[in-house]
Amino acid sequence: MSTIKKDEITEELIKNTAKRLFFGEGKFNATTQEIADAAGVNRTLINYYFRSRDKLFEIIFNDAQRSEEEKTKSIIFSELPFKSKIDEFIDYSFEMAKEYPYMELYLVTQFNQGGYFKFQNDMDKLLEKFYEEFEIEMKKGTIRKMDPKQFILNMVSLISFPIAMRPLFQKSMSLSDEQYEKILGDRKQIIMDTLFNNPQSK
Amino acid sequence: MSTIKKDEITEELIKNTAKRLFFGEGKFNATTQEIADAAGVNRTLINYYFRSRDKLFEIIFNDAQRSEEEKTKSIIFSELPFKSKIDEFIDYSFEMAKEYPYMELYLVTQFNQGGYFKFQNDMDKLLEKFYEEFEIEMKKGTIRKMDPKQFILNMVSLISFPIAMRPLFQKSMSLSDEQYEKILGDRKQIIMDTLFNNPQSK
DNA sequence: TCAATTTTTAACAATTTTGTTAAATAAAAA
DNA sequence: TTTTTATTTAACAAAATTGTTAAAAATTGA
Repeated sequence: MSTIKKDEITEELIKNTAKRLFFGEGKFNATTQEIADAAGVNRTLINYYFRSRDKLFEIIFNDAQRSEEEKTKSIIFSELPFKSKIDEFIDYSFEMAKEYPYMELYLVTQFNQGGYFKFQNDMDKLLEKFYEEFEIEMKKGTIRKMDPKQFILNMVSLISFPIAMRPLFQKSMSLSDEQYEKILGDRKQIIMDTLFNNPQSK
Repeated sequence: MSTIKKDEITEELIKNTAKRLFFGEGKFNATTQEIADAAGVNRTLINYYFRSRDKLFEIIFNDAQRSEEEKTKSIIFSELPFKSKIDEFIDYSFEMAKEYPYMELYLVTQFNQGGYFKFQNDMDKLLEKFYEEFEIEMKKGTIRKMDPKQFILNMVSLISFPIAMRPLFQKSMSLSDEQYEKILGDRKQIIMDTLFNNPQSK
């Protein structure tokens, strides 16, 4: 008897496929049929395993949110120096975004469609910790004086927007896939330079 | 004989309502019925004036794109100094975003759904002009050395993301409407400071 | 093996959405 | 007024999507 039951891998397969379609390819309106086709299974299996399309949504959303929050927490509450935390966070975000570039977009669009989400907000503690360390850095002069919330907005914007909006940017700037990949590859350094008062770009 | 025909204002009303729903409220899947209701007209009028939902889409998209491009062009090709152009561009973007915060999101989501868009690319000339001026500023030292495309990504990201992703940010940072408005109000200065090597804030 | 259980499939009904058509009503122009 | 145009209403057909149910197929355990 194998430890992996068939239904578990099929269930997992459907979840991963849905994730890929929604968060990875931005197919926010993918039908159950499309999901089933992409997974190579019969459509009714989705109802069999998840009861409804909405339920499937909810599950993969919670999955994604939980793992994201855990990782962020582990970085922020680590013993690394502040700048390294930001460094790590950028790395992680890019890694995540490589697989699921449209996650945030999906959340916002669902939100605007009237969907409600329960964010399990341990976020508050996380932010508080961040604000504390941020104050110190500001006093050291490595960061311009500003509301720490603005810093977070800057950081997340600089990271996520070029990835989430890639189709738009790439097309309107007439760039090839290779060119855009190159740009994204260079971005980490650009973001660090932009966020921190670099010791005079000599 | 009046210069404004009734059908024109109704047609306009439908267009504006659709714009508001799609770009303003992020209701990307608004049905023809919902649009008609929001406009206070009968659903069949949408077909009467625009033949199909897709056609309506196409029209308001082109409208939006054209006016956006014109405005950008007028700023970039103006006689203003570089920094003032950026200043103007930010102002304009915020003004636009106030009415239609989800425009870019809408475009990307449509794009990913398989929609194709013909961008009337005079963009190229515009970008070229921008790159030129950017080089000069970099040599003057008002901007850190970088690929001008990176600068554009930075700028647009810093402007648009906090607006487009507002629901997500506001919720996950537990901010009230007033608090978030305050933050957005402060953002222009933050963005300018972030984009340009400000004369040492020591 | 064979019976029981699990998993998959096919067929169906209900709902939603879109777009069409024809006729009725309202408004504007002549 | 009459005529024309604009708008609404109602009825309908077609398509897409979802979720249910019962039967078929595969698998598991005895």
